[in-house]
Amino acid sequence: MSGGDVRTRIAPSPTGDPHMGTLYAALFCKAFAEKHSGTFVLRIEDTDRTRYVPEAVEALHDALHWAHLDPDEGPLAGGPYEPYTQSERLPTYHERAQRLVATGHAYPCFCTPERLARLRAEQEARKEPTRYDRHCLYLPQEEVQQRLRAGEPHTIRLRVPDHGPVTFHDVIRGTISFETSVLTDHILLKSDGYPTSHLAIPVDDYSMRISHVIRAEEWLSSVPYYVLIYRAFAWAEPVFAHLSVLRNADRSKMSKRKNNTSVRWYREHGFLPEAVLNFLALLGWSHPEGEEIFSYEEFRDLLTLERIVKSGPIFDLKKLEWMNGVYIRRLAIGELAERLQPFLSQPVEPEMLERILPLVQERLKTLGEINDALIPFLQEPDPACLPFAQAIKRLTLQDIRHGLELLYPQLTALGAPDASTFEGTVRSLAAELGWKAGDLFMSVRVAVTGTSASPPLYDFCNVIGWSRAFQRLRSALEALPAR
RNA sequence: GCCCCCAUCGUCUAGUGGCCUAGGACAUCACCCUUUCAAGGUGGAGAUCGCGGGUUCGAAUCCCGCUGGGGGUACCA
Repeated sequence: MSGGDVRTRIAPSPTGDPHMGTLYAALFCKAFAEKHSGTFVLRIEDTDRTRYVPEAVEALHDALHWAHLDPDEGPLAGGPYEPYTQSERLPTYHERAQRLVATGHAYPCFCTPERLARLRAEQEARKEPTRYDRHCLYLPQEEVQQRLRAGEPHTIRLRVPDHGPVTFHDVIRGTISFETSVLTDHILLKSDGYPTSHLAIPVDDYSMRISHVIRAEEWLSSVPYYVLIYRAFAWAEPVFAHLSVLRNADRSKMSKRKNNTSVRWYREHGFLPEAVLNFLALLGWSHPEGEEIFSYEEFRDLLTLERIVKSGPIFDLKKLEWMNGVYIRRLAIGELAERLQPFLSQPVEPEMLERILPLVQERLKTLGEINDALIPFLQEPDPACLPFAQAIKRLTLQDIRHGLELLYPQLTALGAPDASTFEGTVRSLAAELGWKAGDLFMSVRVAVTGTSASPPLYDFCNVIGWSRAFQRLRSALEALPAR
């Protein structure tokens, strides 16, 4: 295949928050186009007036930009096949629809939605396939012309051939065939003048010279209709590649009710776009060397349609979290600090932040977790509610106070101790008291950090400053009951 | 109901006729490291390769049937 001619696209509908499935398709489309020095196109399918949400277009651009999946051509980027928004392409669809009518591949239909609903209900009741009964195909020509002239509301329907299979090839799934007898005369042009996707998709894909239609499997059963239209116009068909759909834990199609489907959710919780992309890539494709952590560039270079998986993967948030942690740990401190900025619920001195981050970096699964991680560093713990009892089961609160009372003067005498002196002091006092060293360390930890799970104690004190640490120790032990 | 797609550990997958008494990762468990948590290291458990028939000297891998799951079935995309 000649490389420069590859053109892929995503064609989302602006109906709400950008969906992870859209990002998933965008990733494969963009990577595939880029690999072949081709072009990745964004086209907005806003032909359903009832579901249209104006802000959704901007949200979509934001989501793609966040993920570094900006389209090469699209409503914002422009391009040689403008416009890229379907509502602005109406004349094209009308012209194409008229042409299909003129060549006998389509026909006007005057049936009301009510009649169609009734028809469908009857067919369902009889457990028959729900298909249009072609009532308007058999109308006398004179009547059709007259009703058209009278301006009667109507749609344009595809005239599916009476016999024979519609066969096409999908790179991922092989040869797929539908009998025309199970197809229906789908509406191509709605009575409001807008096209349905059955018309708009093949017309636009052809007009925009899309070479590879890479998108989710949920579209597979519409392909025969596109193929029929391609053939009616004698257009060369694009290569089809249907990705499996992302699933919920119960294996149903990934949905809002059962999952976080919105790209925004992941962004706002502090998932790194590179981790999200890596994860999505791994869901639909496998690395030839079995690698799991790889960059977008590596994915793009290694991507072949043949290695795309056929079965529908369950979206496993746990694995994404793990992967996100891997990416966070790989960040240089300076960059981590920068990436954390939008997530900070309170301002932190840059210098302080850079001292804290080495201690919390490996404990973060998402950037959003930073605020909880910061609390021990920035906020004085409340001496009245320190978890001594839960953290140290072997000792009474009175014992703990006693131990800390003895430790306090020894520690303060040291000023700002070095690591081994600090450790030695705590250990020898623990030995004197007949305690396990860990219990004394834990007592100090709870007193100074306010929690039983913290970064390494010595480093922690160093970061917050020893005098502050000693103050916390003092307040904590004074709040403990004396013997 | 009808049509299409899919089917390997709980989850994501490797595997394209013999290298598979099925490999890796997440999750899980144990141990190691260790003053806690995390990270890291080691090890364990976990899949009669959905079931049944073929083809073949030999099948997770090829064929057929079944079952299961998913998607579609709109004047939605």
